[in-house]
Amino acid sequence: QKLESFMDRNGKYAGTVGTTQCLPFENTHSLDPFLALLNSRLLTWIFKILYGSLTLSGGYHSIGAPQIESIPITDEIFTDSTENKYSSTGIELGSKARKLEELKSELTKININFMDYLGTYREGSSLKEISTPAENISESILIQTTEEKEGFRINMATFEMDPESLLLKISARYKPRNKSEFNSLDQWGYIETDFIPVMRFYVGDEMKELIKSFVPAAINRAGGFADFRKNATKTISLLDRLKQLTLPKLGDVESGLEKYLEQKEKGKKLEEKIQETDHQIDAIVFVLYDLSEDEVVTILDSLETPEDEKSDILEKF
DNA sequence: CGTATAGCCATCCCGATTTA
DNA sequence: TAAATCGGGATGGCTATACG
Repeated sequence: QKLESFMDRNGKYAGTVGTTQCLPFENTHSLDPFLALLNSRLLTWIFKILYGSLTLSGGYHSIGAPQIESIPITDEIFTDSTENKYSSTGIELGSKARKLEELKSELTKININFMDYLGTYREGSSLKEISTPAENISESILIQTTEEKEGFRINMATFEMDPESLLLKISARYKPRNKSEFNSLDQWGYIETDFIPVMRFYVGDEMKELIKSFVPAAINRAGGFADFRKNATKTISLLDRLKQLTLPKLGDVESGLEKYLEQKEKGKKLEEKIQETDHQIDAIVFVLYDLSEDEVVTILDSLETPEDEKSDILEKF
């Protein structure tokens, strides 16, 4: 309906982009405002409605001139008197698009692969030696083996912090025997568990940071790295595997860890700025196209926008 | 669209280690 | 002591994704 309303108001779409005959611009004009528009959530959604697809990968869709031309471009990004100039909103969109490009290019320069910061080191303590078992771990499925769970393996680690201790939680994967009971099997027939508390560490701050960085990296690498494998066997449970995971000696990796955390923090801040700018653009575009809050919510839901991002965009709207 | 590639999984092999 | 299990590498299939 909204798409039709754009057409009704003007007899056709307010403007289109994509070919020289449609663009009232000299080549010297910046196309940044269009970059902002085309990457906005609203136009992504319109593309979805027009062409029934959000993904260009896989080889079945591509954007060519005909598709670009069919996307409605509001004339609000131009000044009233002449179409050859951007309005102040148009200029604002353009500068935000440029900023976004710069932030993204900065982000690609940051290496946040912890392995690259480790260097060579001597082995330190195993997780078993420095942890206490989480509550009820003996009743959790993590003590099971491939006798009970086919293809049983560790999937991912996450952490919870409180003032004294660090809690390690693990999610696992396995192939359920009774597949019909589960509706969310992946392409290999695996089901994923929730995060289950495994062990608690009462150690110094630096050690906590090492554990938080090293354990996920080790789980990612696996294959015998750090005396760790992620698959259970008929006699070795996932808990046994984790107990054996061996950390580096803190002293040997201290400076690498510090550099890594620095870069990670830098990356996090960049990502926040990127998201902030992205959401600002989205909000401006929604206003430009004269959408109501209800319509914005509908569109964001249709694009499966995460709740926190949704509320941030609405706040800016 | 066709092609290249990364990531994940399964399977096989064979020596080493553990279990019955 | 024989059988079972494990470790660790190699190979290969499959899907999703990147790219032109």
